[in-house]
Amino acid sequence: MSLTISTWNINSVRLRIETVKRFLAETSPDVLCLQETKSPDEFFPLDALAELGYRHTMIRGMKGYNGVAILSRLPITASGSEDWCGRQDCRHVFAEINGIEIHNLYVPAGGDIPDPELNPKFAHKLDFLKQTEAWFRAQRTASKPMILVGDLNIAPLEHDVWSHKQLLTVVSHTPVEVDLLGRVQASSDWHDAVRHFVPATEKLYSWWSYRNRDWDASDRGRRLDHIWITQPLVPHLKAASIHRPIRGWEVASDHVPVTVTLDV
DNA sequence: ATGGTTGGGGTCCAA
Repeated sequence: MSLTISTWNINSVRLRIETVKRFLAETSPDVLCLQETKSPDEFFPLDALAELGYRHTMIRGMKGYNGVAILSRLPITASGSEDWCGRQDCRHVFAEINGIEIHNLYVPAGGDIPDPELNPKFAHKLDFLKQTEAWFRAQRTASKPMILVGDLNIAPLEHDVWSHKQLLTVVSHTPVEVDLLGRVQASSDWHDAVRHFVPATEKLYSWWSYRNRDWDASDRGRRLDHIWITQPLVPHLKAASIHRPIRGWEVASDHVPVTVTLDV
């Protein structure tokens, strides 16, 4: 049997619930992880998802900003969340499904100025990454079957951005962030499940700004959304994909879903 | 160097 998991920064789940339903109908992953749901839990459209078979949920939202959710067709046997940086800003949940612990993260975007002295949002982003790294080092072992997904708001590789040279000083691709993301990746010996199938020399994006006249033609994308797995799951990797055409759907998010399939 | 667009909540902030 196989396990398919998708991650998607939906940029308001209430505004885009029809888009979510279309994606689930077409792709039918076993688990969908969302970020930037922008919905308090009491207003989350759970009924529409239950109708499609996603009856097991772990959601954590707030008014207006952030918010993460795990929606599953398979039972959730354990769940929880962490508050890195102590802000209660709804950037992490986890759920155990089929004996695999799935972590869903929304890393702070970090503002515009890549200097923690001048920009508190960038300082928050760096602190969040440091605390995430420390948490996995202290609380989990790399031998545990785990999946980490989410909008990590960092494009680590040269070909995860449209122009490595031009983006070296742009928040999401600066060396200090990429270095810290590498430390998070080392914390549980995480393996990039998407680059597993796509050579590092090939351009690969999951996000295109709203601020381009024609996102498809200019193609100035970045790979901000990721799926990582721990080593015990690596031999079980079957496929990975980034759903680029969804960026062109009506009322599109600026991010598209990323999907990985494992045999379990 | 600048500005471009979108969402949410409310006449501006975050991305």
